[in-house]
Amino acid sequence: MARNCRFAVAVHITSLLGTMGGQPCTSEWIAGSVNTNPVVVRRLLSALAKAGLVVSSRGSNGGSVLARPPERITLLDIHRAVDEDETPALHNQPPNPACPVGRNIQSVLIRVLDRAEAAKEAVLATTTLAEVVGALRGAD
Amino acid sequence: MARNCRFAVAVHITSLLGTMGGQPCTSEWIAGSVNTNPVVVRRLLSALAKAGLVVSSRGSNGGSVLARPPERITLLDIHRAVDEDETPALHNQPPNPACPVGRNIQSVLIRVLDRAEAAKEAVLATTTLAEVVGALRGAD
DNA sequence: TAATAGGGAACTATAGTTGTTACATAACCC
DNA sequence: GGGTTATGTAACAACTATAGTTCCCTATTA
Repeated sequence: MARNCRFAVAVHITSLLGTMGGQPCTSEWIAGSVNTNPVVVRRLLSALAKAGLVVSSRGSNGGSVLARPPERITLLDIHRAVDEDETPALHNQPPNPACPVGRNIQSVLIRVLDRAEAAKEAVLATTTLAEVVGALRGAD
Repeated sequence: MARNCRFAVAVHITSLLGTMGGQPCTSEWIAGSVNTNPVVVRRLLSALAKAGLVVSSRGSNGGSVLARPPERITLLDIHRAVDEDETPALHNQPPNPACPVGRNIQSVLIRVLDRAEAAKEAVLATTTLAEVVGALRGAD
């Protein structure tokens, strides 16, 4: 399968918007930088718009801009916008309820996996889009 | 796709071994608790054995046991044993190198994603298999 | 009114994962 | 030694999440 790269592409897209300083970008232009299809970009822009991170407008001179300054957008905001419904990866088939381990393993796992995911999200929350844009500018 | 549940099943398997106190368990018996095929269990046992977490033996009276006490096995050990080659989820197609953002976004993303993954692993490292087994015993 | 750009449905291609069968190999017991 | 039991692993099928693509509709602006 193609791996889930929505978060990576969404950070790419919002970084582009962040570097353009309010100038609307079309999905076709963004797709040229991401190296993918404009519809893929629009799908992610749609999710970002639902989360209130970007605003899109149609017609000529249309395109997308950030809904607020990049200092006030964290990578966690972006992650939640495009991978909102991720649940902990448990068994595909329910374990055997007649076994003491099978009966309880999932609730124990959920507790640990939720803590692990929270730690990951805490890191993403400490990085703003402005910092990413700054790092991109400093990289050349 | 069927979701990756290797970690969940591997914790299930090692928890079973941990509750059996050194008594060898067959892949068929384990599969009955996990509710899957014995070959799926053997595949994971093979990965756990390569990581030095379990020891398997063939023949009658054969089966698998933990290679060391559950107090000295962390969930991070198990995670690395069965999901060893996970890399950060970046773009499937390389971004446009002619664009300043496309040229540098991946190296910036890798830095952040590696930090986020390290935070997640730190949580898994703080939980031992013995604690999981204890929680399972206390759950009924 | 024509041109431009997003919104989104519908479909295909790809690939990771599990589940399954089959068979070889090793260990144990009689 | 021969039969039994269990692992090791290759090979294959089924499933499904994801990306990529085509197509058409709608909204906006010149």
